[in-house]
Amino acid sequence: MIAPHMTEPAPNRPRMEDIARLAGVSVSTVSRALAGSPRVTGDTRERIEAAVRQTGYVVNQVAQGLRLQRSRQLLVLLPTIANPFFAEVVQGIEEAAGAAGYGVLVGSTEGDPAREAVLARQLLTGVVDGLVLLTGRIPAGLDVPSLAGQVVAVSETIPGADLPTIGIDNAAAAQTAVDHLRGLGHRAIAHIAGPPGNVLTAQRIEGWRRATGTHAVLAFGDFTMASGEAAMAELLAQLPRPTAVFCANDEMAIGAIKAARDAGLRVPEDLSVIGFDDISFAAFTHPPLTTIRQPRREFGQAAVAALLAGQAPPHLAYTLIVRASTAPPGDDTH
Amino acid sequence: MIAPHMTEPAPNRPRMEDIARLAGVSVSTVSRALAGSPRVTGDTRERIEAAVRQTGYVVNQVAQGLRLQRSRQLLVLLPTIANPFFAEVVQGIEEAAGAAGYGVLVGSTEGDPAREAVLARQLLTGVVDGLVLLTGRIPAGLDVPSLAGQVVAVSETIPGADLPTIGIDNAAAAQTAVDHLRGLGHRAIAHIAGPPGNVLTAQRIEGWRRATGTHAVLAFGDFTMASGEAAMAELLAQLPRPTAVFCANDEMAIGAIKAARDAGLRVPEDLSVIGFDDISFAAFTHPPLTTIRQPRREFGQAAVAALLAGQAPPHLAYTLIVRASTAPPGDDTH
DNA sequence: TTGTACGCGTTATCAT
DNA sequence: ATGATAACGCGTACAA
Repeated sequence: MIAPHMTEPAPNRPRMEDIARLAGVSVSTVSRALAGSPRVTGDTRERIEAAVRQTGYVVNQVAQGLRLQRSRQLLVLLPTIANPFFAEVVQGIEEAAGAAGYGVLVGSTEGDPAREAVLARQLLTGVVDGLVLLTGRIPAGLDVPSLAGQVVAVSETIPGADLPTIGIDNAAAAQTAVDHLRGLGHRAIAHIAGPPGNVLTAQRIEGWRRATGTHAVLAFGDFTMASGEAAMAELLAQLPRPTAVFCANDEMAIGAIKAARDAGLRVPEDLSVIGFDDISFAAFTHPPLTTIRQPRREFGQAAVAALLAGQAPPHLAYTLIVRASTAPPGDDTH
Repeated sequence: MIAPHMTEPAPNRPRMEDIARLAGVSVSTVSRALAGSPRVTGDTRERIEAAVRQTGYVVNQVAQGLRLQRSRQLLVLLPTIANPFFAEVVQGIEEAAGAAGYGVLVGSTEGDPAREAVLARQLLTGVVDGLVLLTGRIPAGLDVPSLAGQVVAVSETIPGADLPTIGIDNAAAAQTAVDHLRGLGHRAIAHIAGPPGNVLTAQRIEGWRRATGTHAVLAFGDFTMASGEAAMAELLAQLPRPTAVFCANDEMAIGAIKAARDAGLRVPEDLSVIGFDDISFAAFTHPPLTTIRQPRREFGQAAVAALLAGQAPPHLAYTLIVRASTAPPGDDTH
């Protein structure tokens, strides 16, 4: 089946000039009327509004953007739309931006630096007024110092970049997670970390080390469920076997639980598992996942505040959410 | 902390005129050189390229868009970025669009018609060249007939709209799911449907009915895990209790499994559960979820093909993925 | 209160 | 091979 398609010339849309002719006024009057200027008479305004309704006219945002040198659009850059962690951050951004009269567009980079650069160019180029980075790094070709106030980082601090950054104290949160396990009596507490080189990875390892000492064992994943499963299998092969594991995000924790079960272990009786983020799926695992909640919606709201008002808050508050995947070691009362 | 922010005037970016002056040529020549025209001498071209590197110049896409009357951007509209189902569709779109030289922006509508309308206006207004609708409805203010070839629907057919549509045969797929349960020996097969009024809901109910007859029981959810949990609790209160349940998506199936377990039932020994979509979490539930896989990446690719070439394929192929959440009724061998 | 004229940054046409 | 000029659609300073 062949149909008309996008590459054909678009039908001619009405311009402001058409409205002006229909209403019997000049384009400047139409422009003023549409902008809500008080300097336009009841009668003239009504004729203009009638013409707009009749034609279905909407202003051309491209021309308007060129003239005003701003678009009232924000662009959110994230590594992958597939990670539910980002969803609620975006919702927070949309709420706050919408309230301030800004639209929100999302760009998924799939970890591809080239795609990042192309999307970031949208900022340089006037398509969007501000950029929210959830990617943990500065897109190539972006000169941050000269873009002060137009870019903000969320969740991950970007090393070496002097950017307003929204997030929690990741090391402290990791320490809180491990302290919860220690409070239950665990001493052999392993860690499934994010990918090496990632800032969050380092911060969460740091907190885990502070709470456990240096003799505990560690495996690296890449924040996916499959990588968590593989890392857990690896840890279980080591002796002495850990009685608890702290995972750097919930998805890896979900993978870890699967690996433990496949190895014949019960969670939490034989192995306690704690995650990080509190994504929506965490409450529906079996057993439900103990985790650290990040205030994702607030992340988004704070990011917009930083962009619009230059207000960068200190660390936001995290919360330990205790569910059923953690218990004292060797606990058979479950 | 107060810092410079977005609402302040942006620093002046270099324009094509600046490059022209630096290279000692006219703007037309710069434009041609940047467009890769063969009509530009080696020496001139080199001076221009040097000036571009030196200044970090990038073309202003807004001005370019105004002049060319196209942006080489696609906009994907989806109900919520929080549903992992959409993620892989977007990835497919990005792949295919990128290969054709188009960028992809995503707009999350949060089910809000006003937000839908605002985002859709981006199309009318020249900010994007094409629109991919994953929302199951036409945004207000969009006159589809006049936009033929610029809009395509994915996953859900939009009733009454003559749009190219990408998706599977949902009724047939639902029937396949239920037939799998019947093949295992189940006869009391309940259904947890999507929200009433939704097209997918109707199509999947239709397939379920075709396979079960009309006497089976039904509960409605809204595609969230919590709604699946509530619906399952509702179904379990009825007599005779179903031995299997077909859920209209994986997230409701995950909720259903939780409700069953909380009611003291074992899955699949006491209750078989089958989902729909095969989101990434489906392989990591306990037990792993039997489901219908939709070729989401192909959805995205096909959507771009429809936009760029006017090619709308017939239904795409779905696959039954058998995991461990389904078994013969009363099966205690697991 | 309303209209005229210019400029936002780019590309295409035409002339050289 | 390169330059001058008009036009894309809109907002606003200025004039009336």
